Amino acid sequence: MLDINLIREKPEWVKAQTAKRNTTAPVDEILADDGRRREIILEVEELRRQRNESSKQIGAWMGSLKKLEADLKRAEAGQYVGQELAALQTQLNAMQFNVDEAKADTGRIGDRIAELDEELRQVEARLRDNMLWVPNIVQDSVPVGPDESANVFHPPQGAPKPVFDFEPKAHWDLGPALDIIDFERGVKLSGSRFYILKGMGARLQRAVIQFMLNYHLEHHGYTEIQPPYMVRSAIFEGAGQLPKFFDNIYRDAEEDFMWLGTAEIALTNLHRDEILAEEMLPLKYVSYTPCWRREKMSAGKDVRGIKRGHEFHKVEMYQFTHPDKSLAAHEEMKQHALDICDALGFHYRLVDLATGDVGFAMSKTYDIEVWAAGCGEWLEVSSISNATDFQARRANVRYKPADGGKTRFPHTLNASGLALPRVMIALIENNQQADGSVVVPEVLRPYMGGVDVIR
RNA sequence: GGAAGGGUGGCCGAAUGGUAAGGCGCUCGUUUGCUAAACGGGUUGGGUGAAACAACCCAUGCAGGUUCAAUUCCUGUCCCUUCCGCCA
Repeated sequence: MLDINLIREKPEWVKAQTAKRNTTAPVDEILADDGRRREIILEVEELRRQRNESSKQIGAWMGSLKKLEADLKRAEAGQYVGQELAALQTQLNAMQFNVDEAKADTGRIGDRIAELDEELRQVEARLRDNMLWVPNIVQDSVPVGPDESANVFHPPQGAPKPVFDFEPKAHWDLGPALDIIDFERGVKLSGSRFYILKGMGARLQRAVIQFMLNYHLEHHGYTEIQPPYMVRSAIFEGAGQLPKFFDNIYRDAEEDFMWLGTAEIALTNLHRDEILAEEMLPLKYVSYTPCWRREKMSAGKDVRGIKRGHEFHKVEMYQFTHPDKSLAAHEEMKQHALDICDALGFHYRLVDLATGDVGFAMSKTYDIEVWAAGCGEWLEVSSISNATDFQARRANVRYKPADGGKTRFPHTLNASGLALPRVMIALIENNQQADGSVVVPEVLRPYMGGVDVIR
């Protein structure tokens, strides 16, 4: 969610920024509702003030009234003469009248407040709803273009492109042949887009997970988090996944649980509704989780092999940073992901996503694609994004500046580090030998009990 | 799954319908050979407003309701604790 002040102060600029994403946002509606909202608040607060005052007065009168009643009772018991009794009765009547009048008046104020509150509720609901449709502002360094066709591809880097003196096979042939991927039994258990990793295949994936986690912990200074894999729907809202991606989320039919589509959802909300001390920043988390996605938007796409499943595994990096530090942190996280690619010996390329392709909540995104020699594709293994304060505002994560100023929103960044199925594809396809065996990269062997070749 | 109790500031904790005590911690000041102590002040978040300071409004887990007025009464809901049952 954007800062409403930005829209108030620079509506035309926000519209222009949104247009760069090849989309539109209801800026004018927001301005109108925001203005009306402030009018109502002004009036309703004045009315509340009046009601508070008047209620206080009634309270005081009620006290006097009780005292008068007590006096009257004693008088009736014969302790006062008739004249005094009458005077008391008059006083009491007057007081009662005052109270009744004030109650009626104040009641009318209450009715008016209720009316205005109702309108305020409507205006604010509409305002919030519209605000949710305004995407984050993209950074100036993001290449401008309507869609992914404008993405900027950098020259390949990393290890040289693997070359073979035989025809390299795709993982969907190599895997079953080595008996490390079993597509048929995966489908038997769970249907299409499911597979089984078996034997050295299972161990290889476990090795990669361990390796990546340890690398981020030991070399990049992250703290490991094992979050719940099923969370409440409010957590998805906080991460900006709802309502937009409702159809893509697996959820429990009876209880309010949803299964993570990425660890980012849990990590964004880790400090939900908290006020952090500035000294705590940056917070750097790394998390290994399964990820579940219905893949409704990609029905019929990438159905072959293990590239795109309903369930996959991923190591995810996440940072909460000081707003002034997020640009540097973004570059740093990109390097953290690249370090893994280098360690695993990948041939890869960096992609600067164009304004039309950068995710709704993000201000800038890099993709890393690794070359898979068998299927002959560049596979997206990581997406590295700076959400600036967009997600923090939505999840209500704030920090208190050390100088004691007003609370501010930190910036949040996320990066895959990396996505397992595509890493597995690249490892299997790029390291294959003529006999169909697969060489295990050096760095993974300690996690494989020393095994150097899967055959 | 059943039963009971509970959720109030950074922490503890009072307030049974009258407009959120008190203490601890933290912080500033005064006093003071130093420290300590004492005394005094300050000490949440959001909003409206605004040059700034005020001022005002909202917030007692959350959402509604009753009332002139709700921490207090009512309804729903979330969470925590204890006991019973079941269970890897």
